Amino acid sequence: MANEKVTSNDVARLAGVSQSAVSRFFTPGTSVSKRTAEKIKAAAEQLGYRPNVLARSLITGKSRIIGLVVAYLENYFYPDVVERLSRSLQDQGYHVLVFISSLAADKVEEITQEILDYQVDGIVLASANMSSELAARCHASGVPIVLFNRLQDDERLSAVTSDNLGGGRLLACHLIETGRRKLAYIAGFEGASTQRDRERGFLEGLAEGGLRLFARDVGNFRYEEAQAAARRMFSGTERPDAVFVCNDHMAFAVMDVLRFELGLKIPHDVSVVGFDDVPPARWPAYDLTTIRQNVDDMVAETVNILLTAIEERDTPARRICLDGALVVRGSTASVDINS
Amino acid sequence: MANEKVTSNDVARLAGVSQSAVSRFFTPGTSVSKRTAEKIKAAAEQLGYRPNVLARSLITGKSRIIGLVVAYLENYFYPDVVERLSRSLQDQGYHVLVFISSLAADKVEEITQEILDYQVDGIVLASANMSSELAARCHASGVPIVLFNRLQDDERLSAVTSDNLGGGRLLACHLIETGRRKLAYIAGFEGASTQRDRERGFLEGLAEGGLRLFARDVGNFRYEEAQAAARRMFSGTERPDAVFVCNDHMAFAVMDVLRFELGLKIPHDVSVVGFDDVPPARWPAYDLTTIRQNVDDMVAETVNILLTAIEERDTPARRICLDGALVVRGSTASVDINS
DNA sequence: ACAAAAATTGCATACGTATGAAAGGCTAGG
DNA sequence: CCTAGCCTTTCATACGTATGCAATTTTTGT
Repeated sequence: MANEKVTSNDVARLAGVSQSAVSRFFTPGTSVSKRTAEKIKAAAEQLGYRPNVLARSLITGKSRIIGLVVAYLENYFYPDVVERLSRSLQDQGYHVLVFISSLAADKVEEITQEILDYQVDGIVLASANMSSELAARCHASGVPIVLFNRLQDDERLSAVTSDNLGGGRLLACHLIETGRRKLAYIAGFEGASTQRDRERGFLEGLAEGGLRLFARDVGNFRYEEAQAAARRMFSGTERPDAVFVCNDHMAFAVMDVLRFELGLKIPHDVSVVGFDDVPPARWPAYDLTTIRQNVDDMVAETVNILLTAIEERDTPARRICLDGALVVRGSTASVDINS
Repeated sequence: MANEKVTSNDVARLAGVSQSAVSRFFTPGTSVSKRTAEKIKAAAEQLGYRPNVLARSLITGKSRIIGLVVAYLENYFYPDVVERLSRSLQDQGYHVLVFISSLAADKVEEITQEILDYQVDGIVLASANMSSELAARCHASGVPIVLFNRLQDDERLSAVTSDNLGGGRLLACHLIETGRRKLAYIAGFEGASTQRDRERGFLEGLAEGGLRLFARDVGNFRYEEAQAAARRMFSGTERPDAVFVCNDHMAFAVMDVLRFELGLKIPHDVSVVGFDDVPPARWPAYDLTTIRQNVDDMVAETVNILLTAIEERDTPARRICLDGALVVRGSTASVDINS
């Protein structure tokens, strides 16, 4: 009801000190005498005063806001990222401003402008493509950027990823070791670096085993499109005996089609592997063999890069690539089942 | 590299006009002559100028930031909410600042303080409890609040919910109609209004059908705890023949235990129903009968309440309760299976 | 107890923008 | 051609805080 914005001046007046004293009291790293500190504390509590972050940011040049660009939260991987990233930044006194972008690249440009309008101290780009030109612009504005779970050619951009190449290779080896020979791949969105690298690693693994890719289709990271891809891929007479689906989210769709539409047994008739290790992957209904992305470490590295870049400018860009572990579950055959 | 913050003054100088002119050009609803508008536009583009939202908010008193408090994103329902809410607000020129809260109520207090520090124009509380005292404080600070998917006794708080009572009742009726008699319930977090109302509705539905609750346990909205509850509930010799799990997320856990640990057939041996209709509910692996919460409408109402309250203060609190539809799927038996 | 050094405090200004009031420029009506 | 009225523009100030500088107080060492 009563909309009394209480300012540092009000507190100062009540406490009988100057406004600067109040400001100093609330600014970490500055000193005030014990006596005035107590007077200010009492006055502030009485009035319910808290410093205005926005006004503060105007003068310090730091907003303590991190912009997060995400394209879609449909895939369980990203909510998890949002939660952990947000928690981690909160602990450091920062907060996350969310920007949902379309997959279209032109929208990303518009959105990045909006982000900069908010004077964010840093930007995390997850699941969004960014033109080099735009990257340059952000770089010029002095705002540190971290690409999360994707790579860009631009050397000036920091990035945190899992070892998608190695992961893809691990999966190929695992499938071959368990006796599979007709290996197929269902791709994500072709523009994504994760898609590209996972596929490349998979193909390398195949080549090392002396195999060629048996079939390929595209699911664009969407459940429904992955279903369609699975239908196409398994409708013929010559079926793959194993399929790597570019992420878990799509793998669930593929498994559902194989089991409930085509009546195939997993892993007896066909092995399925995914990537990410989102929570449903370990739920018994799916029990999916996959590569675990270490979200905790990825987030920690992201926060680390951002905060150091914020504190001392002109930090060189860093590229962090974290290992992912193969998690073997029931969706891939052990050898004896195969015999 | 070059960190040139370009201000309205820079633009004014280049365009040969006053700073106020530049400000007016960028403030919708104000008028500038065509001639100067063009000069300003050219200068602004040349310098890459964009108004500083934070500085603007200092003087207008509007930050165009909405604080969103969420406890956990584990349940698919909330990522969906975050995405739609964020999109919807973005379209209106607002943006979402995320605050992850623990389930503990004391943390919510701390977090709400932090929110207010950012001078948000409004707050959406999803999956978080808020003390009345705290609610009063927010109310006093003049910041409109909407409780999303929960209710509070405090009359001054606006809230948007589904008809949890009616939904619970619908489910009871559905289970009874399909021939089930030993109906059980697995509860969410006891402090949540959704939990309370869904259970109450369910019990009312039972009573109307002349039945009493057969068994009850608690899952606290968590996958693992719901698993444990299911194990306890179905370990005895006298088993329920149907169970309503307070939300879909927990229902998946229950289904997984019933099928893969206890070897029960759904719906032949036991029917399972949930609440929310999150995406996996319609995936064939679960194919869960549930109550659909209309997230789109809930979000639309939330945004509507917020924006009207922001525009004209002293808007009375509103409570919106939206109908949820029963979505019948394969996890409940049709009569003939039962015979 | 006194001077010097250190710590604290207040004053004034700046951050980047919006906006009321005043001044200037233009149009139109007689 | 003059003046009343309207549209533009500028001037000045305010938003709430942080901070360099100078003034003042306290502490320290001898």
